[in-house]
Amino acid sequence: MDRIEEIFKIKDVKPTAVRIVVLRYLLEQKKAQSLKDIEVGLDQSDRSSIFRTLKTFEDHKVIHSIEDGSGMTKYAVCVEGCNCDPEDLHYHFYCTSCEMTFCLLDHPIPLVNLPNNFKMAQANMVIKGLCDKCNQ
Amino acid sequence: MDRIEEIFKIKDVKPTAVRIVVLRYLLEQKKAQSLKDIEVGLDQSDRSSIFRTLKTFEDHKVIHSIEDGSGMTKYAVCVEGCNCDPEDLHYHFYCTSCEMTFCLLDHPIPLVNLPNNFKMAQANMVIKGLCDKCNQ
DNA sequence: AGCGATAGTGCAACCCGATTGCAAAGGTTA
DNA sequence: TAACCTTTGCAATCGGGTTGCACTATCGCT
Repeated sequence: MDRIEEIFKIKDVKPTAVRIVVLRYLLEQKKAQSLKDIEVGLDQSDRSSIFRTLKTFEDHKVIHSIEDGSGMTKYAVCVEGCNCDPEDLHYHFYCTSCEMTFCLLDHPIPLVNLPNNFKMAQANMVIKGLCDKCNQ
Repeated sequence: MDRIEEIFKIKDVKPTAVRIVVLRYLLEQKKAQSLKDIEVGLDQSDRSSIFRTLKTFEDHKVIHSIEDGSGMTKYAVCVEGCNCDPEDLHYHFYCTSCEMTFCLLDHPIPLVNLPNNFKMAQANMVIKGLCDKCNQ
């Protein structure tokens, strides 16, 4: 059983044509992908089908969504054991000049203790400014 | 000289009709306001005029913008001595159920040391999940 | 004050990512 | 096979943000 089938089984998602190609595509990428990225990467597959697939994946914790300051939600496959907890996440730096996003991998997100009975589902930490190339 | 005139003078912004009402409105609010909030609060003033006013204010550091997870950029008047530095900011909690935003005031944003020559301009730290009322 | 230049305003239109309605296609179950 | 539910593709819509353009107010100079 290959990785994709396995994921669908574990996360209780019915494998369909669109779901298989979207998941395969996401697994191949090094960076989180936007809806548009996926649409283009899959050679103009239907946007709304991909969109709904992503929602399904998110509901079943196959992927998690990230807001990295670019204005477009990005998606990445959850790594094994990922509970989409803050420990699994990291800061992003968004350059407002060249519009590139950088993962600040060596800066884990600190634990924030929330008020009583608040429940964290995800965390998006974005720093905006100028990257080294644009900051001349 | 009242507070509004003073701010315009210090921040080098020409006081105009729209700018005066927008700044007065923002000063009256306890929470950061979205473009829509302001439009409605000012009884349907023209959106694009308000929009451009906000951009002008931002350029002149009269206000700073905040992304709090709601999907709408919000604006708040800079407090005296605010350099829009991360020290002046705080985490936000966005409840995905009731769509309310909470300021986590007692959690200052930690200093993140960026890669060489990167320059921070703003930081938006958003935690999403369920607030105490929705987490039953 | 008068006049040309510059800046600000209001309206309408547009952009673009996200989302939805709906009908056709595909799968499942009895 | 027939009835049913799910998924898919297309087109349309939504909504926040942004821009083009003409009109108006303000400024700087004489």
